[in-house]
Amino acid sequence: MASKDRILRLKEETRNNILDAACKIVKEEGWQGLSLRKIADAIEYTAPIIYEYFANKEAILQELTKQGYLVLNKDLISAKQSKENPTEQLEAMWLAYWNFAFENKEMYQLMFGVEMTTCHMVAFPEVQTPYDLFTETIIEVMGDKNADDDTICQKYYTYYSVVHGLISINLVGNGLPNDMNLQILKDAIIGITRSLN
Amino acid sequence: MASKDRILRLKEETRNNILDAACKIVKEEGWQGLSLRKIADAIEYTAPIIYEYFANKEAILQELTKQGYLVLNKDLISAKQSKENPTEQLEAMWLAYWNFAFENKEMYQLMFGVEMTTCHMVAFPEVQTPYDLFTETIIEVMGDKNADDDTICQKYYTYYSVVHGLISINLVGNGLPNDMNLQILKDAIIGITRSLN
DNA sequence: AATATTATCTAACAGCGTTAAATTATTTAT
DNA sequence: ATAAATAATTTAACGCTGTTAGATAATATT
Repeated sequence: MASKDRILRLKEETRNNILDAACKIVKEEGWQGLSLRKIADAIEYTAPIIYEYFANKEAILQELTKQGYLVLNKDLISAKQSKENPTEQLEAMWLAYWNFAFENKEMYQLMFGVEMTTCHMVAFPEVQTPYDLFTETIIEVMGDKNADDDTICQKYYTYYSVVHGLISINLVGNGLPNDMNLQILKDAIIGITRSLN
Repeated sequence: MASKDRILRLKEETRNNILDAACKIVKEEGWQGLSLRKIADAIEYTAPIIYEYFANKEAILQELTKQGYLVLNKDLISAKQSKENPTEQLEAMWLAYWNFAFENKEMYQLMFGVEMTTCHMVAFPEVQTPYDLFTETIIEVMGDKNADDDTICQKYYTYYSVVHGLISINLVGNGLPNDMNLQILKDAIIGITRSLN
């Protein structure tokens, strides 16, 4: 029966409404301001109805985290595709990572534990993707040098540390002047990239 | 009267008991597990008594943050004093910073907003000290080259980003293998230091 | 139209930070 | 030493949180 489908569609819609409402509240009031009752209010239901769609609050955060990774991974892929040269690809990807963080500050906080508790329950596959994309490109930059996995991994975390660190510093405090940020970011990336060859 | 002093001493002791109890609870259950009622329980009082010693919970966190900075600053100073050469001093200081983070994980989280909301209310002077200590040493490493403040600041944040980033990554997730951590850390520090001359 | 199923809500629980008022303990003054 | 004043501490409550169970309303099935 088609009515089944319609109902399923409605349920799916409500589920999305919950996630959207959560996003909106967080953007307006931060993670501290998010509560199930506020979400319920926004979607014009009472709080317990949320448990028909999510096991608990944590499950909502997990779903939002997943969505965050989907956007980030998309951004990283299109950044890579925007360049030909692997070195330029790598730089573009880290810049895309940087931009994602500031265009989606709250998401970034949730995904990476900046001023906010992450939900590292069941790690879903999307979490692995940035690592795969970056290390893949790092290998390309290094060329035919048959570097072992440990070296690749180490190089990745060197990039990751400085980029994530700089992002965190900006998200937590008042932030640095914008030009200084970009200078540090690009200098660091160039420096690490140089160490790849 | 001497009894006044005794009472003042007792009040001071209770204040410290509150802070100590908070530390103990956090070490055992994490920041999520900390509550005023648990603190009160630990010091064998009821919850409202805490408001005789602190304006609110945030004030307790602020005091703990301050204490954290006092320890960190002491560590940084004694690290600097342990070496003669400015370059070695700088390396020893960042290593001390690193060690502080892992010997006082919860404190570090509170002070720098890793998986935990910081209390950046009224910035107290101790927060500035690490910056002063590091930049001072950076200037010494750079020698007579009359570098402007912006350059010094930028170099500091380059160090800071990679060290804080790597610490954050370790505190949030499962953490990297220990030898890889130290290799990344030391390589990064050496790399940035080389860029100073 | 009566029954079964689903959707939704109301009410409640235990915990949280916080406040005001009542109570107990201690100090001061007579 | 007793009464009054002050200080220390507790009890009770408020509004908030996530969450659960049970009652009610709406819909679907027979």
